[in-house]
Amino acid sequence: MNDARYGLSLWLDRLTLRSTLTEDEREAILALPGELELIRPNRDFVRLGEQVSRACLVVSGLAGRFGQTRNGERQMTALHIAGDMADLHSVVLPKAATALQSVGETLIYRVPHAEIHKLVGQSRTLAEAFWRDCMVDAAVLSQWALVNARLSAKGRVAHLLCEMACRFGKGQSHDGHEIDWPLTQTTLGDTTGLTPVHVNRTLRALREGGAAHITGKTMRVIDWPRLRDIAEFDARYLVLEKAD
Amino acid sequence: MNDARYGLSLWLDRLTLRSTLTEDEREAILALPGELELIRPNRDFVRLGEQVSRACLVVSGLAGRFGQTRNGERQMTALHIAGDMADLHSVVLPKAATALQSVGETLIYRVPHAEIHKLVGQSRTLAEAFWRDCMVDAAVLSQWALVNARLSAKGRVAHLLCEMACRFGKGQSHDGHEIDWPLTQTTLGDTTGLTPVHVNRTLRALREGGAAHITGKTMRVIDWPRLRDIAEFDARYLVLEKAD
DNA sequence: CGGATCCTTGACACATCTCAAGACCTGTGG
DNA sequence: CCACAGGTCTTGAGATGTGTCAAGGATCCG
Repeated sequence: MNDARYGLSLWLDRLTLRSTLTEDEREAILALPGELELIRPNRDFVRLGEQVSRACLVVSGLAGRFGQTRNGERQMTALHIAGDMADLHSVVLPKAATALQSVGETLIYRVPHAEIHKLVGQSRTLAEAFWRDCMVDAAVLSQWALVNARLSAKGRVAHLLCEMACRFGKGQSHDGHEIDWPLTQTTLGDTTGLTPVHVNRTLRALREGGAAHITGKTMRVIDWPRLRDIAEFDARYLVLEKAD
Repeated sequence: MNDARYGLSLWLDRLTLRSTLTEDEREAILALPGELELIRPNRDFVRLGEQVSRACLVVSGLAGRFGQTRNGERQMTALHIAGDMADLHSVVLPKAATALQSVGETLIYRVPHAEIHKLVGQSRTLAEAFWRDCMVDAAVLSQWALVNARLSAKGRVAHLLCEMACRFGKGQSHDGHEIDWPLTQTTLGDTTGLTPVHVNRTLRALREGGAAHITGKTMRVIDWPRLRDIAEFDARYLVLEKAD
């Protein structure tokens, strides 16, 4: 299977996690045309204010959505893993109010808005599935807003670790499980609203408290209940299973 | 004109600001059935985790969407003014991941999801308009995440003043204009992630700096360029005019 | 082997929080 | 009309979590 179709199948999995699609609709998703592009680490590949005409699917790696202050400080407003259509909202709001950067080397697949529009026209179910997926992203952001504004540094970092463990891991128990971790401490800071220096101290505290351990390019949850408690984490906002 | 239809017409104005609708579609919006409910100040009228079956349109007053930490601290993730469908996302995600409270006395109009679903089925343009409006809310939240994480207390408060001035005011020049201000300093703190005490000190600084003045139930922008500068404010994220 | 990037740690500064008390305002019941 | 209660605003003094600045160590890659 080629990379494009593999990426699309990941996205399809994500969509069917939350919406029920017919065979035709699934096929239509998998047949979406587009272009692959390999982005080197820490490159901005969608700029602020740009008029966007294609949506970016993350095939592998990690993409961050961010805003920026006048003096260049960044704040992540989303982290998109493989299978996420990072940019889906640009279909209805093509003027990018927010930019995208790669975190580590990232392979993306750019799908023209026109193609997605075509699907929206053909199937109301798909239209709703796209809308719903965008709203899950918004719910995640809403949770970040809460956590970053109200929890201590330890809570914020722990929360991000919990979230990523849930999104990366496919539902295994978390304890002791190693997962790939492309985030540098600087990126962690951009996400949690902390300085890299303080992220470092906070990670040390989590390590010494026996909650979680980040080494090199992997993250390992040592004590899930403890980490979860520090983060006040409750995975329901991620909507990782279909509602009834 | 009765309150319900008036509220719907405000919402219609909001929608047509960003999407182009036909006469039939406009009429369909204005004909939406529902129930009016007057909410007393500081009441929660949608609770966390609740299974929602009707969306809440704010007819008058102000509604806040918020999340809550374990020890009860609140963080606003949206403030909805008259004409906002505060809850539109609940049509595709009926399990409330976030709660709603009134800020000051608020009149809401509850519209059954089924009715909105019917419109989505009838018109792809409306479906897209709803999706688009939800994405504008998300863009606002994204801006809040940036501001609350990266700006000083003064910047955060100033930013909220700017935003509200733009959303309340219908595009007049801002200087010296008085606008209704139902937000208490506590609510301001819940929104900006500050304690009420520090909000108070920050408002004093803004007043003494000749930027803006809040008295009793009104807010007055004294020096718009200065306020805008303190807040690093750029109204484009609000999408108050149709994109091209 | 050299350079870039990332991580680690320490000492100190400061923005914001916490705690506490009092003033003001508004609606209510006697 | 007054007294009171509850909510809001205001201000002060001191505590603390996180930022800033600075330097050195680790790791990776060409």
